[in-house]
Amino acid sequence: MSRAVMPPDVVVRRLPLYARSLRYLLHEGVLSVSSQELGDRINVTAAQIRKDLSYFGEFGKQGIGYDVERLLEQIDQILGLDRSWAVALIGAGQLGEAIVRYEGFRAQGIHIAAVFDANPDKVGKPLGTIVVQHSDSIAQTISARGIEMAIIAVPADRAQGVADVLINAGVRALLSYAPTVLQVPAGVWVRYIDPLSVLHSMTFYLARGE
Amino acid sequence: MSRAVMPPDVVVRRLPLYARSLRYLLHEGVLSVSSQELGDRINVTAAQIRKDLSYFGEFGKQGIGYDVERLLEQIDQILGLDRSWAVALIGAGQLGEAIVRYEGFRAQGIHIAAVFDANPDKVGKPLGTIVVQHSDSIAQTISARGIEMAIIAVPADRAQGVADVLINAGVRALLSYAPTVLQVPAGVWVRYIDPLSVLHSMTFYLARGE
DNA sequence: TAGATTGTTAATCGATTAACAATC
DNA sequence: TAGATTGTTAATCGATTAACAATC
Repeated sequence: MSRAVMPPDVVVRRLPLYARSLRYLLHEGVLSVSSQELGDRINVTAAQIRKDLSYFGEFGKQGIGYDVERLLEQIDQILGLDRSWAVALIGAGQLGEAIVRYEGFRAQGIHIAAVFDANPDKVGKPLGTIVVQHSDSIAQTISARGIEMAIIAVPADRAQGVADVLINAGVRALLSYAPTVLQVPAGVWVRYIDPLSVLHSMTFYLARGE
Repeated sequence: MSRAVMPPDVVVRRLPLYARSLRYLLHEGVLSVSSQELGDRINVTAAQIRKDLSYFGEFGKQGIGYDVERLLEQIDQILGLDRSWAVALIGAGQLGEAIVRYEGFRAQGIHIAAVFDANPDKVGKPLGTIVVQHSDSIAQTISARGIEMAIIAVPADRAQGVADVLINAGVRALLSYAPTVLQVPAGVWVRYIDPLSVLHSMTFYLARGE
């Protein structure tokens, strides 16, 4: 369990799923869980869970399994969720509004700290509990407040420009809802939410009767 | 290029990205593109694009590249996007509303054909251009209209129940926004939109300074 | 023709799974 | 103690990349 080895990204992406499932188990009052039981819940093999966790340390007990509360705490800590991260939202349209109001985002380690839009009609008005600022002030606000994460919810043709400004201001992780691939320098993380592509990859199978 | 070999799912998932990039190229008036040029746009290697396409046939010309319009047509056809797919949306809350109104969904091969909600206050009222039906009528409507795809936008604790009803009524592809892993029988496709997990997998890197 | 780029094969790389000694 | 389950190693599987003959 040499903690020096950087875990593959595919492993890091699974950790939040483990954490979520453990959170449900905790709510259900389950105290202990085996890799097999946890795997059954989220359709992952027991071996994979144990292997994944082994990148970060030893968390279980032979013959017993894992203490739900303790493992959850450990994973949250590994993911950096023992603190809260300020996230900027760019785009206060229909989508941005849904994101702000979506309660899920108010949970675990994430909070939307600033909202920006280029439309003067939106600027100065509250979206949920946050007053929308003009996009011209992105750089200044992000820098001043040391915000490191941002959600991009602007049209595709504006996404790259917004990303450039954000990165320049110090943002190091982007979640983009815009249907375009962003070019970013090394050291900046980008992930996409792309429901249309996901649907399109399923029509493939339906079109040929599975 | 034996078309008999089923392409890996990871390849199928990339096809929509190729199609989208080609669509942008088409709008830009670009007539021909090489695997290298296409790859540069979407951060994929040229070899991967050529290999991916080879699962489905031969679409390029040596020394030249690919005809943008023709390749786009071919990929759309492979993905089953030469027709339009009726999709049911379950959940007419904040999220469901954003999904209905999101113009992206009105494009390429997908249209939302029915919306359901369990809240009597929402039933009978229009969401965008569609009148919300009660969740009790999911099975009947889906069966009667032969709908094969559905988007789940209900709270986590209702998602599995909704999935069960949908699958029973003949749905074979689910896109779920609910933060829970669904159990489905073989032959049913499920994909997830999970922005919170995505953010959580990036805090991992930020927390340790990349 | 010379230059460019495909489609495909083989080599490499990486991720998943199986197996089992250690041990609770 | 006997049974269960971990953490880890080795084997397997699958995906990506490199290389190049074919050919436009």
